[in-house]
Amino acid sequence: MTDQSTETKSRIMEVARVLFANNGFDGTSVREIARLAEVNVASVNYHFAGKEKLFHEILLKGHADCSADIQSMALAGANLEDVLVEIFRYFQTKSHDLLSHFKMMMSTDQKIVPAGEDMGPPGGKAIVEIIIKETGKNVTEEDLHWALKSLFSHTIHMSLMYNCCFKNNAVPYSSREDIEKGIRRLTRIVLKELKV
Amino acid sequence: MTDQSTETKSRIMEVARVLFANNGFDGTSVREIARLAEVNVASVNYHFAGKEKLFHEILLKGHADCSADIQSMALAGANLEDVLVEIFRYFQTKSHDLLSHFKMMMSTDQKIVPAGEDMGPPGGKAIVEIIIKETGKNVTEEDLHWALKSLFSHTIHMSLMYNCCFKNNAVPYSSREDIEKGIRRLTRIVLKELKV
DNA sequence: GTCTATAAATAGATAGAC
DNA sequence: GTCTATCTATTTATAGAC
Repeated sequence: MTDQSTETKSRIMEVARVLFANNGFDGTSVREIARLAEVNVASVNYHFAGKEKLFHEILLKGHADCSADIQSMALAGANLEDVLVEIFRYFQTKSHDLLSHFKMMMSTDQKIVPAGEDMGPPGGKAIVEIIIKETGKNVTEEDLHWALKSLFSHTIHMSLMYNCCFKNNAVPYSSREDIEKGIRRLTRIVLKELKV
Repeated sequence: MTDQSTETKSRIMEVARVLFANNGFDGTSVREIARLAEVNVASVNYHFAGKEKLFHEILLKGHADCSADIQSMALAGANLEDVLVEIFRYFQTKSHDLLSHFKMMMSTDQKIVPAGEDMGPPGGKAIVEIIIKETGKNVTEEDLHWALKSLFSHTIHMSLMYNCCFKNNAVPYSSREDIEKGIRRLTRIVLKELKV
């Protein structure tokens, strides 16, 4: 593969990622991707085997990138509270990716999101490690799964809501500061529950 | 408006709701709606002012219906644990509506989801009433918002995940029973936190 | 109000020259 | 690998008869 080919391929992926995020799969045309990426229409079908394969490849890459980011946040963070707040802030800076990823996951179209592929909580293992570090080794696997799901679902859901319907609305106790306070408070009581 | 007209209009809405839920806005054609609703293609544009207005009307109706359903569950339920589990089960039976509604909310296309419209947690007020009933009158407004958001976000997020990517995958501790146990456990510690 | 017919635009994909 | 040109199919929307 030549340098020009690699460059063309990655430029298509970058542009398509943004367009899919904003307009969905059906709302994005290959022609628009080609126009904004400044490549020829035919090259999209040349480098990827059609529009769906392109979409799928972007989805997998997005999940892998997010997992890596969260893993390094988890390794560098001081404690679980801080890490979860940092993840919440991270999703603010990646709101388009986050929203597009969930829209893709929520697509019931199995041809686009193949069953069986790893689409679980990104960086989940690294977060579980922190929980173990903060609660001791005596927690059961069931406890760990419950804590991970409880904390991650809240963090993710608040990230999603904060970036769509609640973003421009004046909802009480839904400012960025209030959400972060809420994440911290929830983290504390979940960890406390695991210690008893 | 004649009886035939009312019938045609509601049949269009019912069919379109299912199609939008399954295939999204762009993935649904007016022709398909008309075909399945057994009405003429032109009548969709006659009864609604175009495809977008139809979509919008369905979105508002879905939120109102869901609010009413949750409100009656909240009024009839014995306690908060039971009500939240019941809401989780309710969303299993309405998975298409749930997914479509969130995909709509997560759409950044302002022409479809107008800013400023009430798209907050459906039945939120009724759930807050239960929390007050179970914790006493001394909880602050901030406490109530935190508890509502913590519990609702988990319930909703688990409902969403259980109906898409995790549905057919064998994820440990993610069966319907495990999720319900998790919701109950989280509810108990949140209520306990509000009582101290 | 409902129908047929059609306008006008756009889509994904590919063949074949270079 | 990239280009132009084009095929085939589908879309939303509307005009006009009934």
